[in-house]
Amino acid sequence: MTRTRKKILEILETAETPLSALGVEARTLSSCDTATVYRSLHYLEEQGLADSFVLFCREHGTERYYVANSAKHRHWFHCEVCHRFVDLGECRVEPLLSQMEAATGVRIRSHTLYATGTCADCLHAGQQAASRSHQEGEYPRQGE
Amino acid sequence: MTRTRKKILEILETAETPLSALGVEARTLSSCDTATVYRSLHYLEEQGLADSFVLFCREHGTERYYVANSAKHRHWFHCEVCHRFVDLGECRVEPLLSQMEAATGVRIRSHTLYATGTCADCLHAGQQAASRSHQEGEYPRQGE
DNA sequence: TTAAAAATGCGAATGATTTGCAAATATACC
DNA sequence: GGTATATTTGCAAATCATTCGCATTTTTAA
Ligand SMILES: [Mn+2]
Ligand SMILES: [Mn+2]
Ligand SMILES: [Zn+2]
Ligand SMILES: [Zn+2]
Repeated sequence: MTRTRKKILEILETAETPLSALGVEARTLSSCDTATVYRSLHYLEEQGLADSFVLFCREHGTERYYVANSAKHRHWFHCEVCHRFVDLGECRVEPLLSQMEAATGVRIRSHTLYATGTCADCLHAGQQAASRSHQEGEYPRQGE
Repeated sequence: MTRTRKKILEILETAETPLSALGVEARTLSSCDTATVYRSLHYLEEQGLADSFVLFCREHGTERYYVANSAKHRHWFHCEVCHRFVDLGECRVEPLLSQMEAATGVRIRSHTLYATGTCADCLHAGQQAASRSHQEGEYPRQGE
């Protein structure tokens, strides 16, 4: 595995949340070209070292997010106000999916599950400050 | 509601599977402009008459798919070989999501769940004909 | 019917992602 | 090591779904 790919894998492994390709590029301090970041992410996913899912949100449009495959497979929540990801814990839909497989005859290779809404912080802030950050169009750029 | 929007809603309501914007446009027999189709789909979704999710697949890249909101909320399987959608039945993850809400303090407004893999037909065909259709690059264009 | 508001068509942006190609780097073999 | 071959990378140009601007047409309200 090349130096570049190792670095990108490490970025995913140390990230606390899913990262977009541009989020990854930012974390390389732009030492890698955008095309290389995309190609490396594809490589890592092919090798089974990373997973990805596409998510749509008003603020960021449609983007693909990547996570390292080192930890157990988990699912994520995306806050529509502050645009941060919240960990929803390890996957618990496998049993359901197995039932669906049995009922329909399909062979499931992978699944995508995520939820969106308002995170705990934003719910709380919203009570007092009527979503200040959203109106000001200012919010932390986590989950880039 | 305008004539155009009614027609598009009807297309979604009579579709057996999720449709992409271009799939919808094709079913209007291109009587509506692409931009209008997108704007109408946004409108229908805002009104709660339609739902959508983004799905990535090798063959079609990243696309957003729409379903009418008239029937009960369900989940879908996308075949990586023939690219057809298979109905996985009514949503059964609500209880899990409620638990996640309680555990994390987030307020879930919507969720996305779908699975990908090989459908029953393609599994069967694969046994004899080593995925003939895939190698020939020829497959039914359902789920456009 | 008429005026004002909202929706549509068409063509030109957008923005994430991909691709071609030459230069740089890694791998295989001596 | 040193060299030949296979891969990967950077940069710039191309894709492709989706969005936007604006003039024209349709809807809605009066
Ligand atoms: Mn977001
Ligand atoms: Mn497909
Ligand atoms: Zn939040
Ligand atoms: Zn199939």
